[in-house]
Amino acid sequence: MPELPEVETTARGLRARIVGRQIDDVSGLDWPAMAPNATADLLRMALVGKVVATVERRGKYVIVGLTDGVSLLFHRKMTGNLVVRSGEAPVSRHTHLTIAFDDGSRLDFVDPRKFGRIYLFLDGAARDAFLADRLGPEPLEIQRTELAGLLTQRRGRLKSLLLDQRFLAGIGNLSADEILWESRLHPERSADSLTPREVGRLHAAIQSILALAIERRGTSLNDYVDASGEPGENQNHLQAYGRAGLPCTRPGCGKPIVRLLIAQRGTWLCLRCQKT
DNA sequence: CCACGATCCTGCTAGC
DNA sequence: TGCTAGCAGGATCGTG
Repeated sequence: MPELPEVETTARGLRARIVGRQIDDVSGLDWPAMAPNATADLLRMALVGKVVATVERRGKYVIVGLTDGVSLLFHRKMTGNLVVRSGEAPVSRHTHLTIAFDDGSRLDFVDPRKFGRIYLFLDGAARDAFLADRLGPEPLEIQRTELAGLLTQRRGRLKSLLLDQRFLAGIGNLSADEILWESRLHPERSADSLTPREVGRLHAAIQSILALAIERRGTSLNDYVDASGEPGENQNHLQAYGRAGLPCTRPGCGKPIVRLLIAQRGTWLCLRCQKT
């Protein structure tokens, strides 16, 4: 499932491959619900002839910035992928949008589950308002004191809070479990109960878990591949997520990781290292 | 403010 | 082996 590290890896890959390309054609939108604020015709009219100026990430959104202030946002939810292919490559199953470029390459939005979403914005202000409405600070940019301040204003459980995109943008179920394991905090701890020392551990874990996952080009457990169609390697470094029954790797521990249902999400943790 | 349940989808898996 | 039921999960919305 694409979370911040996967989206960041994809954005970097896209930046290297499509910035400067002019859009020749937009086609293949076969599921109208995927484009809540546009239609196939609207996308074609707005995008054909535009040149890709920037590719950015905000939270779990990929933002393709085009000439004349137009931008295209992608949210991949669980199973979506953005892959650049050569024009001759066959269009794979579950491709729901294809953007053809002037150099013969194309960008495919592939999503078996059709949860992914595509948004078109004709000006930067509308796009920024859309994002500001949904997303809190970037977890890799937030300072420890700022995080501490936000935490004292909340009484919810840490797991719910980390999954709340308005609290911090980009953390998903996998990152949340890894961050909580790394910081030795129980997912059901209430946010305003953390000591300054614990806030420090949480802040450090947010930074290190996400930065390392980006270095490893994301986690490929199921569907995720990068902009070139290549898997990441962070799946080989997980300490909690998906490891039910396997021993906790913290030196001197070794207690089996358990899976609980917390905030309606599968949650993996070590009950010895992460006390309530 | 916070929790919970339903919704959207399809591929995979567990169980018969 | 073949079938089916049920689960997974990000974001959003409605309800308590």
